[in-house]
Amino acid sequence: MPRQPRKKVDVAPAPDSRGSARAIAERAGVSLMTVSRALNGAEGVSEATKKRIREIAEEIGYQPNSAAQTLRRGTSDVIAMLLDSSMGVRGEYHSDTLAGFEQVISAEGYNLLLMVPRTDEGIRGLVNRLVLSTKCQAVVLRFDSLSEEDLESLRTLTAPVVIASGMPAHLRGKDVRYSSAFFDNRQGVARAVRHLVALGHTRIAYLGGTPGWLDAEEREEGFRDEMRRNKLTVNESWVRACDFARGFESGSEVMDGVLAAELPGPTAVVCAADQIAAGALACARRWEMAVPSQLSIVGFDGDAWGAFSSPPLTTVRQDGLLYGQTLGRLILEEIANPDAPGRHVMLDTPLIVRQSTAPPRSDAKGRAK
Amino acid sequence: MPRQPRKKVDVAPAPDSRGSARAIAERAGVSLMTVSRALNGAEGVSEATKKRIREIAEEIGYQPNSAAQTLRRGTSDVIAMLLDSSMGVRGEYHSDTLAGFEQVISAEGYNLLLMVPRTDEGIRGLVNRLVLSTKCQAVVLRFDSLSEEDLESLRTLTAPVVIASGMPAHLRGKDVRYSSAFFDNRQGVARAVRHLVALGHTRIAYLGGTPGWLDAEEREEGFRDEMRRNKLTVNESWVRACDFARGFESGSEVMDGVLAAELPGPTAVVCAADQIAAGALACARRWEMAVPSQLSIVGFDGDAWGAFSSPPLTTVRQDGLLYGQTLGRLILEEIANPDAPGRHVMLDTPLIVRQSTAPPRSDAKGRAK
DNA sequence: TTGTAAGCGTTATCAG
DNA sequence: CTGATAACGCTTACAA
Repeated sequence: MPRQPRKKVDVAPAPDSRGSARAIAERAGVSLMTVSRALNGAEGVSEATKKRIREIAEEIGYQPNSAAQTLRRGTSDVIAMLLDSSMGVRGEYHSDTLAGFEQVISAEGYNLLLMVPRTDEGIRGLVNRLVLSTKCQAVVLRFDSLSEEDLESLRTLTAPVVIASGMPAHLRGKDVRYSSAFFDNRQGVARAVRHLVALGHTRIAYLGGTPGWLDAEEREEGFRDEMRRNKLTVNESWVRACDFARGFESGSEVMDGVLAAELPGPTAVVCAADQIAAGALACARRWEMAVPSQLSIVGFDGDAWGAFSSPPLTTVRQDGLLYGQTLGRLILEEIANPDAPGRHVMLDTPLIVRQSTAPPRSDAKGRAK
Repeated sequence: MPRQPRKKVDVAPAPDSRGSARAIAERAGVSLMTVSRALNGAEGVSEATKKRIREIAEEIGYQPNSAAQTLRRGTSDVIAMLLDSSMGVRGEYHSDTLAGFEQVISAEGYNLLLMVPRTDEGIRGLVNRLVLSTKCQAVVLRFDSLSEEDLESLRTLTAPVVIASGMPAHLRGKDVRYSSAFFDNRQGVARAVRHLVALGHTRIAYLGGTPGWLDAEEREEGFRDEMRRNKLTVNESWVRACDFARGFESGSEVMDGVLAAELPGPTAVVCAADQIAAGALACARRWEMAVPSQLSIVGFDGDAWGAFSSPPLTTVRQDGLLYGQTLGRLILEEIANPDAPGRHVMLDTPLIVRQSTAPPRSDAKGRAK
């Protein structure tokens, strides 16, 4: 007896043809193509059939299989965001950035794929794998610092890339193939210094961020430059690095070291992050130094809590939401116009003056002991 | 002259066969299937060919096209997280949750698709569309509140679902088809109340969250229950709702109203969020009431800044990172075992006692003015 | 205006 | 152990 012809040659993976475009075609008595055209709003389909097809689609709750679309079209509606694991999504500023970004790209119909790669693979390989495998339309890179090699290696990439990070000085003006957005770190810190100078401070300390991070380096440069511009000497024992990841603790510890250095101590301190400033504040309390009368403190970030700390914190604002939106717009531009030269957007860092800064005490005593 | 046979019948979408499995097959002189088997670690391929194929794959930087895999396999390696737009990703707690979740699922090789739907479509339709279109393996729903209908409608869904939200009382013990994780809101607030009672407070106010949010409702219930349990009367003019979205401002405004009510005023206030507590703190400062000596304040969330506010805030801790990790584990369990009954994990909400709470002043004056 | 055929890159099935 | 073939659901090119 001859083998019966199998009805299903292939035990398909959950043959969801219940909701396929073909199902619609059969119901409507038209070809598959007509359905595709009707649903994609292509021309060449009579209004009548178009309407009928749409109704049926609605009725059976048709939803195109995006894997099939991606496979066929060679590209998807996904935009990926790669986050350095040391940066991550945690904290107010980062989450604001994420929110702003999502908001902008989803308004254009894109979906957000969020990744925190944990390999020690190079950026280039990472992005390449991602693009190859997901066929995502674009990638945003959110890293604390990128080497020149990393950036150079991105030139041959097929997908648009936006860098969310300051631009290394040595790449200024080079013909890079990506766009980027970053805050004016130098100017922000410079504003803080000018503010303190205007209040009459001359002995100013600086608590920096994680060594090696671009933001940290730019802020410190901003501090040194502005001090020089004001003809103030930088006391090296008052310039110390902290750790962004544990801002409060490290700010508190490091500030201890600064206050323990020679007398007279500083009358003001500029911090590379609000959390670090909070640590400095706690430290000042331990030393029983009044803020701002005995010690002025300036932060960096503009975290919401700074408005209700005690005293409310004078700080340099970095608007995370705006940043995310800017990244979103840049990536959409890159997608729309991949061959245009990259745009590099520098965002403003205004100083928010609150109550943690004041003129130094006239007796210049500096600190109790 | 007969038309020349076209070499390319189809102008394929960027025919990236350069990096396809077929390219490897040709190079290795084996069939496509052998490549597929070798790369997927399937048995039935000699070690020798397996090795050779892997080397070639490595060499040409082969990366499987995940759209093709998804299409063929009928499922993808994506887990989607749906966020209510009113909740969003902003703020420390939410971003911690996201970080914890990403961490757990990416360790198992899943990718995170983050969506903030902005339609007024029902949950059910939303999830359905998402699953149908992306073939994602599972969905996490992060909404402030879900109606019974919403939850009921999820029963017929094909993909595992985890709800990140308290479980409505009316669904307790019902046979639901999803898992969930939530904090013990009632117990958390009860701890706060007990702490205040132990200190000697009897006149306790309550600043709640956004009306309608499940978390807000549970916390208020917890407050009322624990007051009753301690035989304390709840003064209705001291129980007021605030707005989670603008915690600081609304906390500050609403506290004004409480303090403006009849004398003697409250000696303590429990707040449904740290931000609200911060607002209350600012308000107390305006009224020149010392915290904690004239007014004790308890928050809810355990935001990091609470440790260095002035005074440091006594609060009920909700560990966002742990929460995210828990959600991740639940979803992985659901994927591994879709038919198991849903698990419902309640996380602890410990009280962190700091310096914003103290015994009430013995003169029971309550407030100056 | 509509239909036919082919193929995107992968994997399951069955035959060698 | 290996290979040929069909199919996942969709869209492009071309023919009718």
